[in-house]
Amino acid sequence: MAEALQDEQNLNVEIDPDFEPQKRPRSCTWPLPRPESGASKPGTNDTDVIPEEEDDENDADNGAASEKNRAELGPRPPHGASSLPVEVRRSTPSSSREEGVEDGSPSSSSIHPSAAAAHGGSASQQLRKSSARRNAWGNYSYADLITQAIESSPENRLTLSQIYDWMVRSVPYFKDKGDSNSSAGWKNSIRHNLSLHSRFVKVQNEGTGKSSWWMVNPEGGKGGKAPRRRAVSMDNSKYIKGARGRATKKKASLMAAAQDGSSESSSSLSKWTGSPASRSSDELDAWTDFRSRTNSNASTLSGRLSPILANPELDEAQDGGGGGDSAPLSPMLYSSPSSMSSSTGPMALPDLAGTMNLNDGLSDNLMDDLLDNISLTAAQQAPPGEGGDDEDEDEGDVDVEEGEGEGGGGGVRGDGTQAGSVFPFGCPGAGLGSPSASFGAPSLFSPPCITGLRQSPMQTIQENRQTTFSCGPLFGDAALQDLLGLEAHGPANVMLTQSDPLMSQAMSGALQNSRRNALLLRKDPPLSLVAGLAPGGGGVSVAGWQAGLPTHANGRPGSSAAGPADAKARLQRSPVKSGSLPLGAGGVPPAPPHRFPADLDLDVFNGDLECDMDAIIRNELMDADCLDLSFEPHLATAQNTERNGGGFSGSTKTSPQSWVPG
DNA sequence: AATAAGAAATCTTGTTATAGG
DNA sequence: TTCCTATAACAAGATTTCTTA
Repeated sequence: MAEALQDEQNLNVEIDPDFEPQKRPRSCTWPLPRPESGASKPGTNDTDVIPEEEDDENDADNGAASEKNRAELGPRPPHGASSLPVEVRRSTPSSSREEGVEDGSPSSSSIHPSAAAAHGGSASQQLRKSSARRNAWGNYSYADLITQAIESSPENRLTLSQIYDWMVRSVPYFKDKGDSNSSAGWKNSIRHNLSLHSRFVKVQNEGTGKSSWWMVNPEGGKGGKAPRRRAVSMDNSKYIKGARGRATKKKASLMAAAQDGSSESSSSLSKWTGSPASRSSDELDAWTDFRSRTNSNASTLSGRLSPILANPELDEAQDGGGGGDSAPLSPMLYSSPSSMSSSTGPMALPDLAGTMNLNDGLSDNLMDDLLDNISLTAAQQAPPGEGGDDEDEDEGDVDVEEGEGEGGGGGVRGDGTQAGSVFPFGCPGAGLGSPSASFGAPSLFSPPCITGLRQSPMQTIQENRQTTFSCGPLFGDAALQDLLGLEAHGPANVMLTQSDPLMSQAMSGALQNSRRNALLLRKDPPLSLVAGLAPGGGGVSVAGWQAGLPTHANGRPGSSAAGPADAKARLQRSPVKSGSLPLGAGGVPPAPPHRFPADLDLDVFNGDLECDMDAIIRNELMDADCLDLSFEPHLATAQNTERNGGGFSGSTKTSPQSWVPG
């Protein structure tokens, strides 16, 4: 314990200026994603690090210590820095802490404003400040730690295993408890907290067939614990599960078939892509069910996210073929990060799960982007699109985790740019072969349904979807996307769409925290775009698209990588695009949701289109003067910086730093 | 002996419930 | 009373391993 306490102290706790100490204790600024750490992502991160310090607010000592720690932290070496910086703010007043963060504890709420907000700001949350309880590791509660872990990730989402890793890495107390023997207890508690607290949203990440992503529910968490969402999760899980099983199993088969199956995949994709509406009633039902369930809880969020869900299938496809195939399995949940591509696919999927999936599809970056976008959106509503940057980052992250598995997807990502920019789309496409299908783009189209979904409370997750949805509606956007570069766009789009409500929420939290610098950069551009374009909701979506575009433009001029998929998409779309572009300018793109088909068709494409894509994009972009590409520079900058920086990590890392109010 | 398919065992993930501070 | 932690149990899926044909 003593150690733990020390550790806690170690954690840096800072008080955010932003927050009102009193109200919110805000306890912590979590370490945002620390760049280095890359940590952010567990896997990736190395980061991590933990914070060894924890601080307790209460304890004066601690406080002092904490401050010291911070100071130290800064300097701290690698992880030290890392250490997750959890900066907790000590809110003095009891009031402050949102959740239970006890003072020291970083309750989630405390963590960031955003987080807090997310959590619910729980003001109610109780900030408990007092030193009351500290846990062996410090004042932070499990929920707080989890929140930190999640927020520390660039993407703001982590898988369970990643959370475990983070704990081990970042929290001294758990460092030596990582072994299976000793970890059972606290891991169980972690799981318990994730499931129990509304503050945490589970996003399916089927792509890999692996565990779901866990995100902080911007809205949710309010009170710390919120009732749980179980139902939701459960439901989702079901769907998801099914997907998983399928995915994995199918993978092989699919893989094999995949190549052939590309067509299939497309078909499957088409399903998903199809807006919910397009989907079978069953699917729809599922959605609804999820929603309803989700709504109940944070977990619901998951539903939201799902938009992106990775489709297991997609994932599989990706995985398998990476390129090849995509045999679409069924549902497209968002594919895992890698899947980004899948994400595209997922897009289509309306699945509730989709909500969940979103993350995946989005990939970490996406998520971040989304968040950013959202925030932007929220502010403006017009969603700025950004996507690119974050995406990149995200992907990076994603890659970390899943990257390998994805393989094919990885390929996509490998581009980095792609991944980054588009994520889902690009990647998928690229990866999968049929990624095009993946394109969530299609999904984008589906919007209508989506929209409805979004509205659901859990939006967080929805964000992803929204993207999807919004996109759908956006179609125009789609066109834009096409123009831009589907790939990147796709994601971007997603992001954008997502931004909506959820986004806003998330944004607040996420933005503040995570995105940080990079995001900032990105955001600006998008915003501008948005402003220009945005016509209402569509506008937003548009913005998103635009954002996406820029990304492409910036990121990839040639983004050949994305190329294949994109190219395909573009090719198909291009026609549309041309039309769409105007729309974009005009504001609402007439895009018929139905375009999906086209998108779907994309699958058919094989990857030659790339060249065309670029050209098209360029041309279109040019045409689309309306859009402010201006952002590009920004984006470019951001992206470049990030990328150059070593990719995501670089960006992410930096951002965190910037973040640190320090 | 090599391969594939199926079953079993095990692990992981996620949810729920209960007890206690 | 509320929130949290801790622990246990259960369910389901995923993965690995073993067995069999």
